[in-house]
Amino acid sequence: MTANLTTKPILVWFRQDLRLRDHPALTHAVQSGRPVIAFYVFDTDPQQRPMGAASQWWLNRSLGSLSNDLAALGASLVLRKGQAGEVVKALVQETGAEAVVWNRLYEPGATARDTQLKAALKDLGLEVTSFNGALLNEPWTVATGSGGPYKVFTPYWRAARAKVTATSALPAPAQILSPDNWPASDRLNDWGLHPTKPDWSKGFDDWQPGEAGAQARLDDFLAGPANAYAEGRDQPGKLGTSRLSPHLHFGELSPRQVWLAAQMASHQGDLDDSARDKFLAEIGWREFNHHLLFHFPHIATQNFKPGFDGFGWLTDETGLKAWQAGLTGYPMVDAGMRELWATGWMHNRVRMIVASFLIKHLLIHWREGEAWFWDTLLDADLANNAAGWQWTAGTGADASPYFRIFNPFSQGEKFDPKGAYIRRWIPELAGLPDKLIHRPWEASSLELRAAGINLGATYPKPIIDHSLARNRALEAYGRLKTLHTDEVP
DNA sequence: TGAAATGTTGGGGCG
DNA sequence: ACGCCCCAACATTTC
Repeated sequence: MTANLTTKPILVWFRQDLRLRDHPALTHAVQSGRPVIAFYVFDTDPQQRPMGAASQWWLNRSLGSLSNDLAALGASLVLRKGQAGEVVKALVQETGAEAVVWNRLYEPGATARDTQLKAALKDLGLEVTSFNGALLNEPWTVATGSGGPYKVFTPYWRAARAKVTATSALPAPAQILSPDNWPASDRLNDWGLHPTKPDWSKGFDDWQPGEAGAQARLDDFLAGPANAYAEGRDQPGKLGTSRLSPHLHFGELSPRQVWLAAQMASHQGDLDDSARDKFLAEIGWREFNHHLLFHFPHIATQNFKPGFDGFGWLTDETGLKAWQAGLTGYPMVDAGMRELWATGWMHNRVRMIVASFLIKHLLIHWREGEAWFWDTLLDADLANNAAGWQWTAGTGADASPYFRIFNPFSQGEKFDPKGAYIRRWIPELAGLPDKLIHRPWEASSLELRAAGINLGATYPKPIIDHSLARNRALEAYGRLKTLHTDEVP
């Protein structure tokens, strides 16, 4: 379908909303009756944090998928690379567009850029409208009784979930009016987002980026693992979680769609109410993290609690490398780090364990862990990543108390009692019996030999003794507490 | 969404 | 039958 020559186009800027369904900006554009030009900008603005390598892999596939879905409606996805604000202005010039729409982001760099851009475009006489496509509740719509932002999850979520009123999601457009002329587009392959030399993404094949893959995963989850979510979600050896995080980060699915699908499943009797609520609480954590990042933008890089600024984090390049490589000698930690490297994802229970280990056993700054996750996670998300790390470090809002130090082998025994997760990711330990697989250093030389293990050679000895590390962390955090209270009159 | 140390209780072995 | 000890199991406190 082509447009009336006299109608000027409307630009739809796709960002972290790579879908056609429940896309308020796209729906608005289609309903405006104008020809629609959809575009994506690979941002090279030095002010913005560059996307990590794993995320770029996902982006590549997701853009391909979105592009195909648009093509099926006779539309295109225009691809551009450059400083996002400048690219948008250039596209307005080239196309003679009279309107621009997008769905909002909540990260400090993005909000600043969008605010400026919106003002600049309005000055040029354009109609610019932004929408909520990424959250159940936008950060400024949820406030405590005294009017401030929440800093504790439980009361936040109690208030926020009561405000969710969605009863339906927007359908994908049935048709999209095209402009007479399409602006030039880069070729996706020329962006070089897929890794080569070497291609380390072979283990990513279980993922299906794009809207169809996101929908399929949601449906499969609600029909299966969701029903045993309370127990299943904590067992990394099983597929007990939704694994929707990368789909949600890239907006191939909206949290509203997830919310509605879960409600629907429980209304139809396919999903227990308590399982539903436990699952939706995880969507709640995502909401809470975005709420925090919006109201306290410094948490992306700085301690939420400034009292921790004087903490004596260690510089331990060797420890950091061992952690990254999955060679700490603690099977649960190493399995998690290897799962991350191989698949671009890590089970949530294990994320807490590896984070606790880096911060509290090795006393390495949470920022180092945050940066590694940013580069290697397919679901890397500024709000979730920073808030998650600060939660573990105890520096965040509603954070884990300083004395909560995970014991990697007792966590393993509790949540992976059969060692399924360890055997999958650390095959060199597979021959150990269940009761030793989380603590190979306690195996006798006979047991090690029977399992084909040469501790210190085929698998490392623990890089630090657990009990020693625990006491060292308690002492370090305790010192900080003393220091801190001394400052208070 | 913790772990470890310390305290308490009660059953059973034993003189 | 009784008191004593041991210790597992559970509860509470502390970090």
